[in-house]
Amino acid sequence: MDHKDKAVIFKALGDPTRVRVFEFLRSCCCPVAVGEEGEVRPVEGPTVGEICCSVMGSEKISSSLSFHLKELRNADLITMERRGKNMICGINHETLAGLADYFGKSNPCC
Amino acid sequence: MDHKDKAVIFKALGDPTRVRVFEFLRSCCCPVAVGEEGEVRPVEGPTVGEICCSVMGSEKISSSLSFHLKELRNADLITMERRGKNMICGINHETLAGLADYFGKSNPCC
DNA sequence: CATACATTTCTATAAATGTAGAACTATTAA
DNA sequence: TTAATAGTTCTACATTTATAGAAATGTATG
Repeated sequence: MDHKDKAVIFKALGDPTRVRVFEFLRSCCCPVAVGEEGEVRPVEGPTVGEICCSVMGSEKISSSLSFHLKELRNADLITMERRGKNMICGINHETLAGLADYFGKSNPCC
Repeated sequence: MDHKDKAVIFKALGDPTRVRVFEFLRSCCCPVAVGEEGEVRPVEGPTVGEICCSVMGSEKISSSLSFHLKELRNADLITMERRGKNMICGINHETLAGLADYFGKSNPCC
């Protein structure tokens, strides 16, 4: 990953709305649910509409949110896949781990 | 630190030139030197001119580099202090640690 | 098929960003 | 004090970005 790719990721997080979307997704994409049989399964992420309500506080999905989601997806920070009429969003944990490394482990000393 | 402050930090890293400056500083601000008496002391960071040579490959300091350094400093990612005619640059390790946390530990599960 | 629903793409626009060069400031040296 | 060096700030300009609304797309439903 070169400097330009890294810049794309950071630029994607370089907007307050996108930080809020990112943190919202991170907060609700991790927990696992326990089913009736006691089995553990990942909770399905929110739809674009749900993100819109929670983050933008609006019922109506704006083209603006679509734009921000595209930036985040383009940076591989989030995932999106169609489920019927909706798009289900999630966090890309691999990219997150890469960023933790970038600021943590990859720091030669200190 | 609210969403806007975080966005300022990420936006500061959201440019390829600034990523290169940041990584250059990180690579040369951490090592410690061993003095004649065997004492360990931090190596002094590079001047703006030295960053210019290494990162921009130019002898002449550009206003552009000044601008980028201001962005990084504004985000508390780097430090600068005058030493005679020069400005000595360094990395803000606290901010780095905060970012490692942000992507690592603060992630509730997974 | 027609209609509603969820979301994206297109178009226009205002604001922010990055770059270059000139002028300016601070510090040292002659 | 004058000149040189190291950097910053100012000004102008082209590019990019964020937002809003309208039109288009894909999917389910009557």
